[in-house]
Amino acid sequence: MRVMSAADRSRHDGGAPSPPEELGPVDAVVQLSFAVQALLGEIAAQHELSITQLRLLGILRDREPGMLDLARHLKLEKSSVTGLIDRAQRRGLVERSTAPHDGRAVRVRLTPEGRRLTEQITTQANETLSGLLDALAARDRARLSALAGVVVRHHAASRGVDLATHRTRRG
Amino acid sequence: MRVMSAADRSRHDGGAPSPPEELGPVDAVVQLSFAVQALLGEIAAQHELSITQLRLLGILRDREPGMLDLARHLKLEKSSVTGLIDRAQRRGLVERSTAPHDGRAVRVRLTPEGRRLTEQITTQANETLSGLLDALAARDRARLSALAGVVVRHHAASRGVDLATHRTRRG
DNA sequence: TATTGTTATACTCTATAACTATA
DNA sequence: TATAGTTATAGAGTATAACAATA
Repeated sequence: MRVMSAADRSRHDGGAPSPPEELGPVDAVVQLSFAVQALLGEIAAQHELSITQLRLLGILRDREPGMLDLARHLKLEKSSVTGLIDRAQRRGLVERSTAPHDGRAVRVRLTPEGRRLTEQITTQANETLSGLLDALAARDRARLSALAGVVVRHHAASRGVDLATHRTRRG
Repeated sequence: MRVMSAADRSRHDGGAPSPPEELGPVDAVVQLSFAVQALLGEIAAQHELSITQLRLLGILRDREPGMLDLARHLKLEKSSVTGLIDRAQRRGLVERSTAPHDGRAVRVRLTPEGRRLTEQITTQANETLSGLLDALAARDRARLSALAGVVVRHHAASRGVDLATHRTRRG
């Protein structure tokens, strides 16, 4: 893997990272993940957002979750979500509304401005990441995606048992 | 992609994320990158490190860079690196030494303790991520890695022109 | 003057613990 | 009592701007 990799050991001057030449099975995937995250981070930064805020917008695209729902999705403490929503709200991207039949609960949703930004970023991210995959011929791109999909689904299935529970009935 | 994905639109209750079922070409790769990052983040957290600290250790494994070198590697401002090294040093993982022929410069290197931790985490990360890829048969795993490697190398080559410059002579 | 690094300052992000309000 | 959420507090991580020391 890139972080802890045996590759990329060029010189001792601490110079710039060198283009890796041969990667172990794990390394390549890890490096790819860093490349993807870096690109997403750049896109987010262009809009003065963090990757967490990006994920938040993605979640809110078709949901109006409560704070605890968001904490589950984002794997954050609820108090962290409070701050996250505070800042997004201050920027006019989301709003809190009180839930219908529960005086304690809150619902979070995109504002029109938040929705515009979300759509814009979605488009931009798809373009940028398609560009990344342009290194491959169409057939290989499809293979990569298919294999990545298998890994992701397998991972979700093995981790998401409790999550799947929610889904089992009328999923 | 997962962050901004059209997949994962289950219900409106903001429930747990559902295992994605069909992914666009980009989505699968993005989701895989989030899965990898999450696993790395968990490993880092077990040792009370951030992913940035993990990357730092990886860089120091076979280098003794200066602060500006580290800033370039990590794509951080030099002042951010000062803080990063301060904290790592406070924990006994790295040490600063003065460079031989330049009174301004500093060299950062792992302490013995830092090196032990680095090796331990390297092993652990390789095991964990191998586990992730165990969803695939050996042949498919090799295919995934090869394709990921192509994308990564292509990306490094297209971005790393200035970096490669350092490398061109006596690389 | 240019380069290397640190300091001062401010903000985001995150967690833990204690709290409020409602159920 | 239990649940949904916020507040208080603290620390990591990051950036910008100003600074010190050396080249």
